[in-house]
Amino acid sequence: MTTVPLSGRRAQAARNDAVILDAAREVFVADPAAPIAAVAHKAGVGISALYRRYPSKEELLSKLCLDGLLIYVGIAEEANAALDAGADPAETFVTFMRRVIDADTHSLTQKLAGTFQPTDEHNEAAQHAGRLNTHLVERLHEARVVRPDMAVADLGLVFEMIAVIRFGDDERRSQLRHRYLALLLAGLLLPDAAPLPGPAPFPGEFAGRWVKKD
Amino acid sequence: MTTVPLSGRRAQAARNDAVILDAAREVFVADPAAPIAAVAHKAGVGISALYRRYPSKEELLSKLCLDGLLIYVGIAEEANAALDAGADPAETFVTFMRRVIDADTHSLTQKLAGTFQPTDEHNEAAQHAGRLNTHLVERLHEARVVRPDMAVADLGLVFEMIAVIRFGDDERRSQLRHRYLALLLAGLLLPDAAPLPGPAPFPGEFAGRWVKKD
DNA sequence: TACCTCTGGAACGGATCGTTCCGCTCTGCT
DNA sequence: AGCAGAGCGGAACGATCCGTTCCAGAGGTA
Repeated sequence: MTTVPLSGRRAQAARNDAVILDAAREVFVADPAAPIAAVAHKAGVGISALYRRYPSKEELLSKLCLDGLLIYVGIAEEANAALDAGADPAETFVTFMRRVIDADTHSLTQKLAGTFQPTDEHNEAAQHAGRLNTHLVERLHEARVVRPDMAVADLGLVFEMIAVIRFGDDERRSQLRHRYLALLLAGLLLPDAAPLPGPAPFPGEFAGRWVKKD
Repeated sequence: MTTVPLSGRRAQAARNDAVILDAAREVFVADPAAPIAAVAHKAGVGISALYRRYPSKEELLSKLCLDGLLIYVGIAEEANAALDAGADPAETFVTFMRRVIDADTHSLTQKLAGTFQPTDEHNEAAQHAGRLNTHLVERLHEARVVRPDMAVADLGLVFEMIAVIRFGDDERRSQLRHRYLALLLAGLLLPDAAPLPGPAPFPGEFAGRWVKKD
């Protein structure tokens, strides 16, 4: 357990840890069914370098998904903290949404869900995220900045709708996602709007996604 | 070439034509990469019944996609015709969007794009659809019912975002899709809205989707 | 009856992909 | 210097999946 900068072989190995995770994130976000060899190729390493770190593809996917979940939780916690500290609700909400879009956490969670057996860690993180979402939306309703019929589960659907935009290079994709986020927010930030049609999605309605399919 | 009702074997075969197409649509909309055996199973027929009608999987996908394109063209033509006949622009637009969502044509076109080699028929239909979209959006701008920066290509993105909703049974899915269509329309039908961020998508920006990947 | 269309589904062959394994390199220690 | 072993690249393996072909039989039709 040394904290001094490693050199030589060890340093390379330590760097590979990050390189591999980044490559895996990029590859699996683009195509959740991608072969593991594609990750190795993108990372510029051999397959052994992957299997040295993760005992199986499923473990790698599991870690990636958990990371995404935790990133989301972090962003949601900050938003809730800001609201509790008296920040402007509408502005905080918009910032929250933008940060989630930028972090692209939904490509790491909902798109990867079903490709691995969820662990307790996943379930706990997901439940925590749910509580944070509920708290956030309650605050927004109290502050009357969003349409009265906005439901907690609308958040997830909005993120998912935006995550479907997957064109061009990173910058263009980001531009387009923020464009449609703005469009959706224009529809959401209407405290006096007439109700949307149909029952809102209820929490857990989409939980089926987490069950591994095979 | 008889037009009288067929009976016996022939009738069964004729019925199978429709059964197979319906099953194929359902299966491939749910999963564009589904095996052809799944279509046969869903249709309640053997694999031979499929190959008797379509020389390959690709031909079947091609036909399905063309069907979707033509359905879309039909709906768009009706909307344009209604506008030309003096119908209320906003109402016509909303009806148009609802009908496209209900027909689920985007699951048949954008989701199937890339799984087959497009033919001239596809290209012509797609170009025709593009012209209809352009005409429609121009009318909406003339009538000042939509936000000034709404672009033609926004239509496709909206349909795609909504098509990502794929939960529960048919009825629930339809409810949710109309819910989010209403949300997006609330953001779209704002003639005086401030511009959305980022350059709007331009026509053809997503054309890469049609090239077959292998 | 003889033929022929249509069918179900087994079998085939190719492709894909997760995982294992082997031999090599290079480091850090003695 | 020399060695032990961590780390690695990538070929090879085995399993699975899937599009397509093929054949035997069922049932109309003439």
